Amino acid sequence: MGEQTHIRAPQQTRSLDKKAKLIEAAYELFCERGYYKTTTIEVARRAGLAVGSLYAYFKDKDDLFLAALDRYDARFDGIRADLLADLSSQDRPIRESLRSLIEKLIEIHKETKALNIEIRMVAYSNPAVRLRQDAQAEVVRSAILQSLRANAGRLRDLDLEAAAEVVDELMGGIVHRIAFGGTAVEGERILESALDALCAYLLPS
Amino acid sequence: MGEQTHIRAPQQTRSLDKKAKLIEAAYELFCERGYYKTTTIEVARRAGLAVGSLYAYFKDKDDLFLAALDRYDARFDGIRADLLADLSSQDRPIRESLRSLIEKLIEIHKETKALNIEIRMVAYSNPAVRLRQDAQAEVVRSAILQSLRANAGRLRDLDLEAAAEVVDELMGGIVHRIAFGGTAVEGERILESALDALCAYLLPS
Amino acid sequence: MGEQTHIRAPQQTRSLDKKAKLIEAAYELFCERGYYKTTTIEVARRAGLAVGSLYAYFKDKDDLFLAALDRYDARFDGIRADLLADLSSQDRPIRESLRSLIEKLIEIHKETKALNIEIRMVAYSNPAVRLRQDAQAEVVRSAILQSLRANAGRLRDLDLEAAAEVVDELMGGIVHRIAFGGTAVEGERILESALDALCAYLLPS
Amino acid sequence: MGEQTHIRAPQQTRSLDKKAKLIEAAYELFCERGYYKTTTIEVARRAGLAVGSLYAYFKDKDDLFLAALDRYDARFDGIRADLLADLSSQDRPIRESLRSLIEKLIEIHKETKALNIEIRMVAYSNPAVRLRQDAQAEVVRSAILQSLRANAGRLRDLDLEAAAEVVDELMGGIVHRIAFGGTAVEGERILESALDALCAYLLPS
DNA sequence: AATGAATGAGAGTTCATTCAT
DNA sequence: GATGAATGAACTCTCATTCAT
Repeated sequence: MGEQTHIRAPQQTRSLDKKAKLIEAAYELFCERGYYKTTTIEVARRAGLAVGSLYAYFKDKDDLFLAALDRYDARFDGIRADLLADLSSQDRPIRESLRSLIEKLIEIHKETKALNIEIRMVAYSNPAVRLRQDAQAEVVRSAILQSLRANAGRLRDLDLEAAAEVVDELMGGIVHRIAFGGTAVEGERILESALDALCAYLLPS
Repeated sequence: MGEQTHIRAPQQTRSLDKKAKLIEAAYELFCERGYYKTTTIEVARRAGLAVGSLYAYFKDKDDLFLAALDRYDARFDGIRADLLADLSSQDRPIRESLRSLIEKLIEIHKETKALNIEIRMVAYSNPAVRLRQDAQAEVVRSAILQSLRANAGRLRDLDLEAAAEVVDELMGGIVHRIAFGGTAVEGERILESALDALCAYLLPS
Repeated sequence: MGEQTHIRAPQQTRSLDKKAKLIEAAYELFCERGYYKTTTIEVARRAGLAVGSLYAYFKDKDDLFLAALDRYDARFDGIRADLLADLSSQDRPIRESLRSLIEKLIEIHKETKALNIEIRMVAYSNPAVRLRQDAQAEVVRSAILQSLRANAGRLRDLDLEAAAEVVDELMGGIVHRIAFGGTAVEGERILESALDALCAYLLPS
Repeated sequence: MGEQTHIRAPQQTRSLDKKAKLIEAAYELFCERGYYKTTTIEVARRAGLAVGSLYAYFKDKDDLFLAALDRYDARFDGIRADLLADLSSQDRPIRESLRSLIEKLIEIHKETKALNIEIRMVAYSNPAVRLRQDAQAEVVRSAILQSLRANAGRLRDLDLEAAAEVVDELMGGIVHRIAFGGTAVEGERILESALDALCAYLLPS
């Protein structure tokens, strides 16, 4: 009955600030400790607010998590645009374009630590998160596919749709691996090898 | 660590049975629901024991999780041996060896569902789990490296250590992707493309 | 009690309006949902004011509840006057007077739903509410007693004070029962029987 | 999912004791303070247990409340049987039977204090409680109706079903009034008058 | 050795009340 | 005067872990 506990719709600068601060705090904590080890009180405290306020902006903890995910994804939007522009401009070798793309992704990834894991984790038991995540993955996939199509002339003859999956996986995985850095081999060598693999696969021999 | 809590080192058949049952139950539940959504009581119940007994065999929930991980990894040991044998025997094309390896991995992966996610998740906040996980990853990596070295003659000239990382990542990622199946493209096409990529990368053109 | 919190004593028309609006809103919500399921924010919102303003007019939620009770009781004042006038005018049979009284009470009762229950509920844990409620009950009782005395000539020889209690209870109970309507028997039949009982009791055989 | 949090089904004496203690504690506290002012922790503490144990026996607070209601109603079952036996035995004047019935009811009522109010209160917002309460009311109503029918020969010519409602209401109300005792007039006088009213209504003049 | 009832810290969430603007 | 964002104590409920039997 009393469900319509008003979720503050921030229209004033002040509120926006607070909501942003909460998202930022949540984002950080989810990254540092993961979903289950982050408490709503901690998030509020880090944002400089009381728990009650958190619930003025977010329906519940999941809602807050979703907001943190949005913030996370937003970071990639610009990058994707760059990717397309970069690859499409024929005047730069594909390998160079890929290299700078991956380097940017690694940079972001390093900041997001646990969140990358948490996303998959929480997605597992929360349908809303899962939906959102699938949608986001689709966005990435199709951006890659679009790039491949735009460059079809310069590439081998490939099953482009399947290739987009392979490229996505290889790039994403390598980024994760280098950013998290648990490897015996230095990142630079891995990056170089990954680029070799991508080029060997994509470009005509 | 050296506390007085008696963790039973099962030497009799009976005890061994029970411990194994607990691990099996834990493994199943962690796979089905994930770490945080599995309760110790459920594990004990599924194993046909009382909670108290669980704590006779495992120090705490994390310890049980570690055991479930071991059981998980054990499944791969045989596979790795096969891989080596298979790749080393020069009479079969590398592409075919890789294909059947990946297919086996997908099969296992499908059964373990949540566990794959949980592992990374829990590893994040539990140092023991993380250590174990790193060690396990190292085992896989070096098995792959060993395979590459064994086949060096048939391969391009590569930075083998870095290549092992790339191959590990690409194979692991593709397995996950196909097993979890959230993709628009059918698994078979992805698998084919991944093999293309691997061969283009590894084999001389 | 004698604290420094300013409770506005509304002397200007504006303030009176607002206070009245708040009482009205509170009254409605308490009737709809009950005391504990009504929040002060909802009351303020329905009154078209901010929560803060509510606390300018009422010390706390209980104080607001008390005001809603007053408003509730006020509805009966006119009725009581009518009752007296009606019963005192010897030219109408007592049974008819009682019937129309009860019918009016039922009408009011139907509108107040939850409040009737809440009153007793809150009275239980709040001394101020309890006091007020006792006082109000006393008013009703003495109005009935007055009526009985005014009609003593037409009635049996009774312990009038005790009879007032019995009449009060029977009337109040029947009103509640018919208004809330959870009975198997239609209201009209119950009303008729209740009048039978009242007349058999009060009037000389 | 993890919903089947086992509600202990007490089959052993021990468990029965604990569950009974919890119900007793809940019953007392709900009577003393009402539903909303009673916390689950208090109930557990009074029963000599920890909160967690309460939730081993009861699904939630409402479930506990329902159990307290059952315990409350159980007290009346014996009484109803007596009533019927007593009224049916033609060798005792109806007035005397009614008097002793009401006296017994008052006795019980005095012990249950707030619960009587809470029942209606909680019933208001909880469908399960409401259903239960309606059913219970129906039991009482039909017991009274049965008594009336059994005594039809000794009574006036009445609409028996409606009369059952009136008798139920008058008796119940008077019991409440005398038990709670907020009246100016002594209980004995009210009881006497109520009996007068009942007899005048039911018995042939 | 095994049991499972009992524990209680700790999590998410609500809402009466305050107070800076 | 009025506002409504902010507060935080308090509540319900969960679950890893213990320990008497």
